[in-house]
Amino acid sequence: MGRGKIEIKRIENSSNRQVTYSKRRNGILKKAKEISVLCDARVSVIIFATSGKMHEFSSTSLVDILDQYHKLTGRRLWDAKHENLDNEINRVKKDNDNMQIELRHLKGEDISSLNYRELMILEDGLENGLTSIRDKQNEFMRMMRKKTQGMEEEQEQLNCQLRQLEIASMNRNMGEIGEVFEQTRGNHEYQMPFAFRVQPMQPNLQERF
Amino acid sequence: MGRGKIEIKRIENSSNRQVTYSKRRNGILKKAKEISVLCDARVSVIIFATSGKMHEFSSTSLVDILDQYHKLTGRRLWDAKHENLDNEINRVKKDNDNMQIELRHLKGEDISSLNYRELMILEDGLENGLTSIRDKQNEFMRMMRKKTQGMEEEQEQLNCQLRQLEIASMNRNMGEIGEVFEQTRGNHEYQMPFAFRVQPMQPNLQERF
DNA sequence: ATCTATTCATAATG
DNA sequence: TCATTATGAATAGAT
Repeated sequence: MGRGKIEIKRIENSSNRQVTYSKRRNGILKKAKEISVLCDARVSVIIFATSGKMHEFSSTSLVDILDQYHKLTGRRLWDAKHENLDNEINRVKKDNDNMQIELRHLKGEDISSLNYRELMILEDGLENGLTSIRDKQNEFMRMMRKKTQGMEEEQEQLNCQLRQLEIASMNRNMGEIGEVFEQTRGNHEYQMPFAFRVQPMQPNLQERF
Repeated sequence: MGRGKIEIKRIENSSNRQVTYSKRRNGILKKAKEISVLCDARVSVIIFATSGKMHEFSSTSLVDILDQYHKLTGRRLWDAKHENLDNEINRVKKDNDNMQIELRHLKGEDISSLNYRELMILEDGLENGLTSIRDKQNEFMRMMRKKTQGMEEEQEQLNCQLRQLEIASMNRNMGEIGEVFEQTRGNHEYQMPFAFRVQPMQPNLQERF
């Protein structure tokens, strides 16, 4: 395609080579762009001239393309660190899968494949778990009961004090019966505490239940 | 270049797209080869079809080209990838930790930090698991009982046959009482089957228990 | 796949 | 390097 056919071999004339290079390079990059759009293909083209200058086209991130290349060919383009990371991921994912299976088994899911012996082991495990948890619950109960008891005692004390106050103030009123005029002099704001609102001593207790 | 001009946008007709893809792909790979020869350029072309199939051309080892790419651009192609892998590892490890905690809780371990509500949820989960597993075990039991029953019937039949054989042979012996001389002539190897060893009909049954 | 009418890329040239 | 142009190559659509 041009004024004459050319043989596909190194162009010896350096300036011709240079010109042809830039023309064809542009051609390839254009075609690469086109195929990626027309056929939504992922394309990566990297070209180095002998001079060392580089031109490239990537339809998507070059990293992604190389990643896909790596997956498909298995050919190693990555360094050792990469492989280590890959291995670690695989290892951790395997752990993950195993735990997931164990969890499902403990929840009674996917147990069709288990034999009787395995079911027994599972059952034992679950029973042990239940025992521990119920022990813990009982401990909670005991604690709560103790606290409630403490609160009741406190309340009892408060009630006692209240009654004593009432008695004291009644006595005072009886004694003041002859001093009515003094009473009118001031102290109107003073009011007899006939009722208390008892506050809980552990205001955050309910958060733990 | 073709029977008509086409607009550079995704070809919607899938079969046309497929055909155009393979034609243009070959075109690009050919051009890449040509420029590498004509202008001795280093070229790498990697193309993925949407199907995932890959085609490539590298004038020299792809690793070398990427190495040169790396030197020239200073862009570390791998760093981004490394970071992605690191992130994935962390994510998976976090999953792992959570599952480990859940497993330990289900086994009744490390439950000191749980509140009463959480303990109740755990308990419910364990009870559900136990229920499922015991259901499964009962199913096994029923299956086993059925098989055992089958075996007992078979054994009963065998016993029946045995008794009949005994009776038959006794009758034969009674009839032969007047032919003692004939008896001595031969048949010494014949022995009365007084005992059978009964083989289990499902020899692999015990493996499942 | 193969064919062919067209469009496109580009070698040669200025 | 840029523009022009003749020519061969690539390819879109049809078979």
